[in-house]
Amino acid sequence: VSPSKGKTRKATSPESTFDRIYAVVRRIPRGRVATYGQVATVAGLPGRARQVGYALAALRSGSAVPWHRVINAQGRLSLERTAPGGGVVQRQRLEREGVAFDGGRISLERFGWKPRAGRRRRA
DNA sequence: ATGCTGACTATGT
DNA sequence: TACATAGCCAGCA
Repeated sequence: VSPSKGKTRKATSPESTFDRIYAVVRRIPRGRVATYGQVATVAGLPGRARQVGYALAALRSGSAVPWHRVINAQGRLSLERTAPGGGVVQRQRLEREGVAFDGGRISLERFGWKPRAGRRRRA
């Protein structure tokens, strides 16, 4: 929604890497969580989990991206490591959606997001 | 253009 | 379990 913003991106990609990541994170359903690596893979950026973290770090409050649904591969909140207290907010948001913390950890088996690649309609 | 830094992950010690 | 290492990309001075 910023029509007058110069686009110095690659002509090959209509959107920046970060935008692709945000698009995927936005698809994570409520009450579910995804790991950085998973988001990267779904976004078509396999092996770039780190970039996902950087993309989320670049987010600003008010964004429509459910960043709190992205956790690390250990089922923990990476945000807590960098932003003291920030992890508390993330945890509360998740618990409010029904995501349970077991020993400070989230069970990816139970709450992990299982995206469907081609999602066929009714078999 | 170069160098630093930063919400990751898998692997090895 | 904890620490170190390598791979990855974007934004800023």
